Amino acid sequence: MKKLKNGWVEGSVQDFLDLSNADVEYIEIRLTLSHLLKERRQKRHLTQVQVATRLHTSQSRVAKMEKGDPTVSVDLLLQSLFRLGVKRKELASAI
Amino acid sequence: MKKLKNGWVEGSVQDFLDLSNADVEYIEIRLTLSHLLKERRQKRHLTQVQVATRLHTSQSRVAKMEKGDPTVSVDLLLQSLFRLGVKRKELASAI
DNA sequence: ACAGAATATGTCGGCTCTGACATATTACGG
DNA sequence: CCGTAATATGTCAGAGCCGACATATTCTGT
Repeated sequence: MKKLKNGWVEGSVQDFLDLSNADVEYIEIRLTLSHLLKERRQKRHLTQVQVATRLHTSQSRVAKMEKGDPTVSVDLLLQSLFRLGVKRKELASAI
Repeated sequence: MKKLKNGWVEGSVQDFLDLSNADVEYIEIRLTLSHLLKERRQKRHLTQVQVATRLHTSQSRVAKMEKGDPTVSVDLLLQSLFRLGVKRKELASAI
């Protein structure tokens, strides 16, 4: 929040852009995790039902996770990925 | 979920361990993000109140974010980090 | 030692996410 | 084609997260 000489506060515009960008980045990361989950499942030749059982959840929620449905949190995605054996390194390189 | 010859299903123990590990990894990543947030704020010489204003939230929630309080979601942490200008690369290297 | 600033902790009503279930749509072997 | 497995979509009650506020604790300069 640096100040400028002309009285404007740098960042009023910049922050606006940052906010938009922030939202975009957040959504992108959600989708990245979603795709990683789907990819992981398919590589292992598992059905959504099988994964759902492993994760103690339902097939419909797995479908929503893989689709990046807005009712799915990053928390759920991360926990699911870890439970499917994804490691932090893989996560980092996917991000 | 590979099968073994002796009838045991490999993974009953392995999965148990994986679940524990998954939980640990999930918690660790939460803490990593928490610390990143705090670090970011301090490097910029901002108070929690100032950050709270920027994020359109309250000081108490910022405090909880930085402490890794269990009522704080990874979603909120990520959105906050992005709004404070953290980029995906930085995130990736922090993870 | 004190005052004020900064940070931490507790609580709560409202809103969001969750697993579960029902049902619809799509994919695929025969 | 047709049956069936796989995936997708809609809905809901309960659980968990949210911002906000009050209050407590810790930190800092004097």
